[in-house]
Amino acid sequence: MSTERRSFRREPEERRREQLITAALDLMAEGGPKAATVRAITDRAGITPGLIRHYFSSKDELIRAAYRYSMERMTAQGAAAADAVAGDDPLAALAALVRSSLRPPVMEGERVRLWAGFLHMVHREPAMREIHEATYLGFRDEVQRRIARLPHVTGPDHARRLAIAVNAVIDGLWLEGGTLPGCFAGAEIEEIGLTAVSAILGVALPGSAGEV
Amino acid sequence: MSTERRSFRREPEERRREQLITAALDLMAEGGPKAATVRAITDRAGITPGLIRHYFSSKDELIRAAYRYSMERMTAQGAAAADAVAGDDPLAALAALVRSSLRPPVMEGERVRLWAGFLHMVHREPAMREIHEATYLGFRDEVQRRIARLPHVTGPDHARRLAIAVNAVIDGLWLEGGTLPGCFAGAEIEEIGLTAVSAILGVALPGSAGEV
DNA sequence: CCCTTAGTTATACGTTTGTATAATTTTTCG
DNA sequence: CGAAAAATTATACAAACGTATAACTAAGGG
Repeated sequence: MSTERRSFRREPEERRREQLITAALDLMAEGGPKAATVRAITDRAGITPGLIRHYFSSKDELIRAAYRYSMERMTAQGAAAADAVAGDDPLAALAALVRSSLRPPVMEGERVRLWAGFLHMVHREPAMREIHEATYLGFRDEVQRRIARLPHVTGPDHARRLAIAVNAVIDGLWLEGGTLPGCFAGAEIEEIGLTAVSAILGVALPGSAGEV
Repeated sequence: MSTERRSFRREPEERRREQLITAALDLMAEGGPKAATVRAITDRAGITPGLIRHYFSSKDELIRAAYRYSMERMTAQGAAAADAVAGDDPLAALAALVRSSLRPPVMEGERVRLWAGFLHMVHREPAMREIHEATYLGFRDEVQRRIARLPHVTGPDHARRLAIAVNAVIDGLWLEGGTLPGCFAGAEIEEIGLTAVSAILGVALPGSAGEV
């Protein structure tokens, strides 16, 4: 009983690479780094294990590409949220940034766990570390740029420290909201985020309560 | 050339379990979950691989015990920092809590990465999830209890939302300070933390700048 | 001092992992 | 339409993984 070879279709290189990357990211988000084995990845991508090394020189290189891909996607989504605000009111833009960071699809358990799963590789491999720092600093710079335009901010150093604090609240709420979804009601985290950022900046962001 | 058996000493059960647990935690902190193999753990603990199953029914159970151990240790350290404050001034206690959370040994890259490495297991296994939630809520409740004693806080719900925000700033700064140690100068993170918490609470914590 | 008990080592086993390579099929081009 | 080229499958392999078990050795009580 000679088992038949499975039929296949040739695909452009870029498409295959993306299939492999998204398969790896999905698996890592669902089951952690250990779930993203070569066989599981190629299974989900609809190909056979041997093909992985036709598009990436090793599994590690695929994982690196996947990390780069996921970070670029996240950055693009964040930037889009802020740019979507009509006009150039810095308060409205900051509020939009806070809101979009603290609700799906950004604030999601799988997203947080995916990020956490990469942390060790990020620390070890310089290439991934650079991506990590650039992404963090990129987001923070965007926050800082809008903060610098607020009337009562005294200078670049002041704006920088405000941005660090604002970024921290967002990150902390993102973390807690993502990992403990049952502990918060509805849009509670968004409201708390807006109110806390308002307090830190000493301004009233649209949508925040008068008091924290 | 018959190789000699290595000599050994019998040790009490508790000691062996602790050796295995700390070895596992060290390895996970340094190289991630994937570095904590049975052989690496027993090597570092100074014993041979077969012995691991004499003290734990499986490797997974050892990892669970290690997670419980690390969380209990962290909670105890945090509580000690706040209790060490003389008198019962809630502002001084909150400031001490913020400070101790934002400097070593709590704010350290290895600590953050260890925590991140556990995240997936925490999500999957109910027993670990309970520990995670209890630890988070335990810390937050302690923060909330001190906040509730501030004169201008209106009620339990107000205190709760303030505690969530304060906890988020601390977590966010802990994360960023731990993973990007080169991006911040000296005690900068501590100062930013104190000033941000002061702004959120609408009080002046000792050690914070007048403005954020 | 020997003998029992249990802690410890040594060895082995089946599985899974990442990778390498040969065989085969699809696509393309003359 | 046939042949060359390239993508894809199938198979194999060494290494490492968690685990099971047998052999040994340290410790304690008679």
